[in-house]
Amino acid sequence: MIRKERRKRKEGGVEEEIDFKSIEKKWQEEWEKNKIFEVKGAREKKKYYVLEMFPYPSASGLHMGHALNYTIGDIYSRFMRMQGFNVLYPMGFDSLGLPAENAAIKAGKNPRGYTEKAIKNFIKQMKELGLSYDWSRVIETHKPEYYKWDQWIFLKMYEKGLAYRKKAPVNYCPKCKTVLANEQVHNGKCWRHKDTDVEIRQLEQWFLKITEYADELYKGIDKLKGWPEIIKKLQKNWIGKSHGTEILFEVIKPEGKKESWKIFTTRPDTIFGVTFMVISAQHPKLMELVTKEQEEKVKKFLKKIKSVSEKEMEELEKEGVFTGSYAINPVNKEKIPIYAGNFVVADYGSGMVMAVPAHDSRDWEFAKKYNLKIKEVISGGNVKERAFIGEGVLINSGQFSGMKSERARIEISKFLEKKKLGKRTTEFRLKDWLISRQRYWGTPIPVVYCEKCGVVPVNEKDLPVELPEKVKFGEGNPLETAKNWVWVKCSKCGWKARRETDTMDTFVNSSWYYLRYTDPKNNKEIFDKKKSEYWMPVDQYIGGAEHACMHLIYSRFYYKFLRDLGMVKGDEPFVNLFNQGLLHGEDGVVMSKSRGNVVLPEEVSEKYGIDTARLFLVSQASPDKDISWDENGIEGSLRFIKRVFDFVVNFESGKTSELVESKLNKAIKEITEDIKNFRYNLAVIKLREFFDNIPEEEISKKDFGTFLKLLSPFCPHIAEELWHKLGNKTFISLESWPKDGKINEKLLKEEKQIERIVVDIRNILKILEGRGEGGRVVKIFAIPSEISLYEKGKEKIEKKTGLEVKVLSIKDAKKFGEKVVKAKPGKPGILIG
RNA sequence: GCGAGGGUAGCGAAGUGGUCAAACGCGCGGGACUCAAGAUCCCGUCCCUUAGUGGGUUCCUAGGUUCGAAUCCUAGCCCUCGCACCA
Repeated sequence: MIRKERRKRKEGGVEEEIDFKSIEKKWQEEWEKNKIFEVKGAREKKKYYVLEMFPYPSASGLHMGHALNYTIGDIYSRFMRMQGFNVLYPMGFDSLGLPAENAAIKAGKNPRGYTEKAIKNFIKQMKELGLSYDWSRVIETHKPEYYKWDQWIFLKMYEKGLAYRKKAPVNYCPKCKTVLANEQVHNGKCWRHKDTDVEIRQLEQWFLKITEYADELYKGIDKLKGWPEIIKKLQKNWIGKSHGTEILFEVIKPEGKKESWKIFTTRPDTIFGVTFMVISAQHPKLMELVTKEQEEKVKKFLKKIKSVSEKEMEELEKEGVFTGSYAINPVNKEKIPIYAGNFVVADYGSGMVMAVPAHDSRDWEFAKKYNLKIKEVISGGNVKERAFIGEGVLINSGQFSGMKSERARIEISKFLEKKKLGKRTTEFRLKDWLISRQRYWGTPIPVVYCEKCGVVPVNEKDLPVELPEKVKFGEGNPLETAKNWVWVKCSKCGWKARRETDTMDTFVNSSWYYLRYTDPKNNKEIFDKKKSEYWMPVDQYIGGAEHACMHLIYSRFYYKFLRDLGMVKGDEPFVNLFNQGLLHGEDGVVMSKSRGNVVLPEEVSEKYGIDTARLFLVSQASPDKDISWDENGIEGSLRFIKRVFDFVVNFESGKTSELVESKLNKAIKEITEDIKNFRYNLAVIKLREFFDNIPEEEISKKDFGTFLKLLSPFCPHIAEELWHKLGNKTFISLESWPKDGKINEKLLKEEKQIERIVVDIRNILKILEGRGEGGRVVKIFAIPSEISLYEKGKEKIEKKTGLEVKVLSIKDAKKFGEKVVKAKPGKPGILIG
């Protein structure tokens, strides 16, 4: 019945074009008008919190790459919503930061106006993508109502001694004119200016003591069951925990003064093999160790290593120079020379290492170069050829000689502990978080410097410390140019005080924003505890892998801090993490404005409809893989959508057969699992597979509606439109997700068998055609038990092959005397004539 | 160097012990429709052979385990990403 209808239309030859634009607009307006995506903390419903990493709102707007990111989360949210969860799916903007400031300076404008315009544009574009955000919960980090709470957290950290100031060698980017965090330095270059070397400067800076949580952050990684293994590995590497022993070495300084240095080593078993010490060339106390005789040489050396460019740094040879000072090995009282070296990291351990050239390849290299003693203390290698870093038996090690190295590590540590010459410790690669930025467009650090009282934190009731509007951009820190803002009265003594003019790193803003979504408009407190307890933790976090180390560690740190403050429950903010792949342009390179290969959603939407684009983006590959934009590919998605649309336009409700019902139930079952596990690509295939079967069968309105529900997370506008075309009055977006029912496997198997015979018949026909022969009738000789099966499928076979079908028993085949008619179970004999 | 991931038909991409010559999409070829093109629909798409069959060679390379491997193990090659002298 349906087939006939379709054929008739084809004869008419008029294809109705789908007006994507007005369909999209219509439903976006309906959704908004009816506030269907706004959520309340309904306790009777189970909550589910889906979150995408919020974007920095750039003026250039969204491109297809962003569309992919958000579509992945939107599909998930829509799916979970239909599954009956109370879904929190918010969006906001990480709107403070260098790019806005730089762009605004370029345009000669204040970053605020610039940023707010960009946000407006972002929201418009996001709405056009059909994303089902709760727009009543938008947060913008540049608003004082938001960053007030950044400042509040800072004050709490200050109270607890977790925010502190210290002079430290810092990374300074001459282009950004600001200090960078370690994480923002990539291979010695600025993360934003890949061609700019980062300089080292000594400044007073604010730090957050993330290292206080280093061990917990490290240990907690294993409990993150819903996180990708790769991210967990990256974090572990980043935090870099290593066990070892801190050994006290006596250092004899030039004037003969003695000083105790804690030297960290993971190999205390090699202590008897120490033949020299190396202090980092960047160490602030280096010059204290340099004797007059060596001063010139050391200075020359420092100058030299400063001038090497980053490229050379990579294959840099170990270099150093003698400082003139000595240290005393605590176990055998040997006097050992201290060198300054370029391969020692200043802020790891104490910035000085004990060198055991026989058993460490770096030390070995250095010793060879400067002709230093190599003393073998663990047997098993050939230390004249290379360092032996493996395990073995100790030699030349006093009372420890003859002991196995693994055991010696413990015994020597114990020995040192007993003599109070050392202790076993754990070192972390993770360093405290430097948050000071000499920039305007960030959260002001809420402290003042009083001439009498020194550092005075701003009172909580005086928050927020708002960014002044009137500043001059140019060299250095713009906030210093706002004189009226800078000079205030000290809240303690009333004397003249100067505000801190540094602002906070933007990663501060993104370290807790997920909590603010739970209560975005609260102006009394950072968030209502009850509300955050209902929604937290984030059940599904979605974002790029590039944030593995910075944002995702900082957020975990903040969450733990707030927990210790009694603000939140639980130890981790994000239960499940999904890393989506990147979209590449047609040139195969990651889509980006600077590359110039962007595809704009507006343009795609105009041409194909946004649902088509959404469908295409997730059907290319598993969403965690990178994919490429492909005009041909999206045509394929368009074809599918057109077919579905077409089908509904000409829809005539029929009776769903048991076979179709089985297929539908199977589709429901599989698609549900696929979406749940982010296998969107496979879900789409199953949608297509099911739909491709319908035109040959009848289906009821209700059951076709079920198909539309399955389609709706991917193509929400089209699904909504067709749902209504079928006569439904509700929003499909709020319908409940279909439950799978009975699947008659036998029927499905039988159908496969029919399909197989159709292929067989076609093959024969083709061969016959090649010979110039043909036939109108096909005789199927089945084994007795299968006769009824083919009898049932007769009509279908006739339709598909265009031949008249006669089903006979194989026992009758002999009458035809043909050797071609052999029959096996599942493979009846065939005779075409 | 270390760590992680990966190499599947012309391309993209599923599949991770038998049901695999291997889903699906794109591309390509053929057919229907059309005056024609496009769109649409149907069929095909590793090679040879054939009345639906049978055979051969495949899932980076080379070995191995197994009754049986794209799937497991070993070695090697290549690609991508992360860390990069952390003592």
